[in-house]
Amino acid sequence: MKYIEKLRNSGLRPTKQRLQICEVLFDTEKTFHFTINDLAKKIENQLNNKISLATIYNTVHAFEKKGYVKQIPINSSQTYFDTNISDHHHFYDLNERRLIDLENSDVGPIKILKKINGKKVKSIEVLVKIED
Amino acid sequence: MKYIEKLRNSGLRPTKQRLQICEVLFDTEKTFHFTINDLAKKIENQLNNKISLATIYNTVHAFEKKGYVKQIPINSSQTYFDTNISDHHHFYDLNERRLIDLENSDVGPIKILKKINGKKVKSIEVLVKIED
DNA sequence: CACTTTTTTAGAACCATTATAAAGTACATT
DNA sequence: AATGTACTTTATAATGGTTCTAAAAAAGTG
Repeated sequence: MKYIEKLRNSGLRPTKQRLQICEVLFDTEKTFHFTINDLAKKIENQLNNKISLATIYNTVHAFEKKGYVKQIPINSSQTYFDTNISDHHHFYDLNERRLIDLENSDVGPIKILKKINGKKVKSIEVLVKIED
Repeated sequence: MKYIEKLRNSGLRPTKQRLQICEVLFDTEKTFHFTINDLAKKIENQLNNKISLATIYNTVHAFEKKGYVKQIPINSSQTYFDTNISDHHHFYDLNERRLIDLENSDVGPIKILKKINGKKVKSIEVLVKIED
């Protein structure tokens, strides 16, 4: 299994549940956006298997801490995650309530001219809201 | 009262509660960021008066719809609003969990090169996460 | 004033997320 | 393989921000 090492290297024991979540998240051609609920459903359908919600929350948060998924900053009742961990941005379609990737190369270079004393920039995220 | 007209013009009856919320939100030198709870506390302290939480929610959402306050897109358990409705951005200090305004002039021009068919851009918001 | 519509309100309901604590699993050591 | 320990999973309860409800109050209209 290709994910066993990945998990071990990050100090996470390769449990059955974590490996299955890896499969669902990373064994895909394309990256995607998801909420915890989306993921839970996907696991049930795709693996014909149920993993406790608490475990899914724990695992996704562990993966986020390790940088395997990213949280998308957006106001919504649910938290959105992204399996695309490259430096990129998002469109948010207000009508269809849908996120669309916006690659870094599709956004001109962003220069932050203001500096905050003693702080360093960790990330720059752009959200472009669109509508009909 | 200077807010009576403002409210009437937007089809909102100028009730005592709405006028008081206007005072707290807009009778200040500087703009500020707030959560509903922040605002509720501020009303109690500043006006020595209690307005029902439901009313505060209703009013802030009504004001948002009218464009008098803006929601700040950020992942947090509470929704953040901004009385600064100018086109601008934010730093988010991860250590102190605090928002700091980032004026448009402090960010280089942003060009979105990708277009989505039949959709127009409503807003472009940048969130710069900073840490120690 | 009489009447209609909007607004406020306290409290209940909702629901995403987090906490709990008991049972299960991984793994190093022997 | 057996043992011990730390980590993980799980069902369920708890939490807490937000929304709903329906009755009372206030605003606007003629």
